[in-house]
Amino acid sequence: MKEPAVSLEQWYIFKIVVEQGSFQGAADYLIKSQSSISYAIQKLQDNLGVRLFEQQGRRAVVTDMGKKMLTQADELLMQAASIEQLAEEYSAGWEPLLKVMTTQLFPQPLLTDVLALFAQQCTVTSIDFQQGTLSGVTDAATYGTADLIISSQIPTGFTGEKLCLAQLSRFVHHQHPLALLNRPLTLAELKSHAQIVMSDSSSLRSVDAGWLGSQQRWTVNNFHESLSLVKQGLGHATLPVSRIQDELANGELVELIIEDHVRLDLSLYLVYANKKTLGPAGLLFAKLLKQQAKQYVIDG
Amino acid sequence: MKEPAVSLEQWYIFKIVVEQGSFQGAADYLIKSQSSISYAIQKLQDNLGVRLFEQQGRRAVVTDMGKKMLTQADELLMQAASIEQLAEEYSAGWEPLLKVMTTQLFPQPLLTDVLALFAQQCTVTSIDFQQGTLSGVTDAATYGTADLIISSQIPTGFTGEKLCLAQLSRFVHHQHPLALLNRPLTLAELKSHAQIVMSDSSSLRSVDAGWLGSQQRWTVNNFHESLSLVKQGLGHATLPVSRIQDELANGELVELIIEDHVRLDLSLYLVYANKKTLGPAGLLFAKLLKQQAKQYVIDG
DNA sequence: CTATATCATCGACATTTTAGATGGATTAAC
DNA sequence: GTTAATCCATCTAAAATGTCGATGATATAG
Repeated sequence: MKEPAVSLEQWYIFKIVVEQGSFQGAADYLIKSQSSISYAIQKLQDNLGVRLFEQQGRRAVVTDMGKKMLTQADELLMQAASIEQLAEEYSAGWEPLLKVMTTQLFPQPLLTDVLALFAQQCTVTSIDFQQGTLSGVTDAATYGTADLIISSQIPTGFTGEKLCLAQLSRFVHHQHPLALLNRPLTLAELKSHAQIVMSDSSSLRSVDAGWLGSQQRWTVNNFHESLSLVKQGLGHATLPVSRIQDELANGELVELIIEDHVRLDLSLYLVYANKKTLGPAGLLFAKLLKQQAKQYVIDG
Repeated sequence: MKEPAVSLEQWYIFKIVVEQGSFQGAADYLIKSQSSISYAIQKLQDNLGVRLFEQQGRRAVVTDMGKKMLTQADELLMQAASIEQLAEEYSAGWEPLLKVMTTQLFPQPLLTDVLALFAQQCTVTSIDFQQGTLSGVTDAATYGTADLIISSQIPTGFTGEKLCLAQLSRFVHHQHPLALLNRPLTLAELKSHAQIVMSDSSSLRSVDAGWLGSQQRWTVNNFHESLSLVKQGLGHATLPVSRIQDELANGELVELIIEDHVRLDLSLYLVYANKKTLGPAGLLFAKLLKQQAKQYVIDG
């Protein structure tokens, strides 16, 4: 791409001249001398090699070409204004990018609600959204790869606020042998069937939550894989209740009731990687998160 | 909209600096001194109130904000280039607007074919396309409201080239009494039924082609109205065969055969309002028109 | 016909941009 | 570890560019 021959200011003056209907009018509007306008338009036409105005009597009137170019120029100016607007918001402290990391336990609908609300109130900040399991999430805090972290544990040295509960329970496909028994089970019965386990996303540590020591074990590294295997009837898995509402409703999956066990309530915390340097977008996101999470607990 | 604070040149230099990876590199690329680049970026940042580069060691690296603004700036520069491209084509003689007027007898598919081909070869010229009847069309030539005219007659003093034939015939709804007779008719029989006539679009003259002097007469001013009335069984009308192919195929309309009469072949001519001042877009359009019309006659 | 308005053009002046030189800081080479 | 090279900021003088006010030509309104 080569350097533009015509400046934004020239387009701007052109626009004003057309709007005001005369060079003199534009000069008054722009608080410049008429000769300046004349000079600018002259140069604009020279640069373009196109006549934009025609002398009709004592006034200058835009040509057909001028009209067409004006509509284009208008768009150009709008876009220029929009970049400067963007800069203004950055300048006011809004960060260009907010990195958010969550556990896969985090209820999806809550997240989409927050994102929708956020988008309404902040258009300049992109959100880099990542999901990880267990220690991968907490590492994000320590290594600064995220600004906000939603995790079931607060890494040492960080402050966190309780957000909501993630209910976990064990599920199988409705045609799985364990489901067909149709009665409360013992842990021993569970162990005799394959278990699907979400492995840790962090390469540093290795914590596999909920591991029972079943005979057969399938390990996956994200929620969707886990769900997919359970749906194929390959085993039982511990899954967040909030994320399989649909499958429970249509009967595809069934919850396993285990003697003397209830659903596991895991608290999810909002952790700030660095609360002091968090910009307005981060604060807004955190505010919305807390606000919606509260509502969410009541609903679900 | 207020005047842009940042010039295109500043955005351009910004882009080149990022591309080249250094101020010095940009200076070499742009054949300017390094201090000029430094000055330009300095001013850009001042105008925006945003830091675009961060000093890392001895190099300057773009900030997150800088990256985001760069993508916007890129679009801006593209758009600026596109306007200048437009100007270049105008400058090479391509007209911004081509006014074409045609008879309503003109076959629609031929027109759309030509428009499609035209759009491929010329993006800068808009086409102002109008349809009129009879004298309205020829008036367009004399009064200069059109550059190209497609008409069944060549106005005196103008040159025209034969384009194609428009076949006219009489049609009625398939349940119309005249259709139910199912045999060749006489003109007298036609006269005893209502006729739908296309009136003249010109206010100056009044020529109603094909008027038989039927007892009842419906007058409309465009083809679509006429067709609509015929479809409602309100009478018979003279219509261009090429534009009611669908209705004939599905049996909705039927052609009236009249003793000793055949379909009326009307020649359509391409008339130049002013062949000397016609620009390349006009010539291209005319060329495509003639080329496609030739093909069309063979097909239909 | 006269007064007024519009735009082009010209020379003087003001502002902005540029180049070249210098210096500080960092990295690469030896 | 010393030296050389690279990079960017800053300064000043010169060049380029934009601005102003005046003047003139032409067209419109009264």
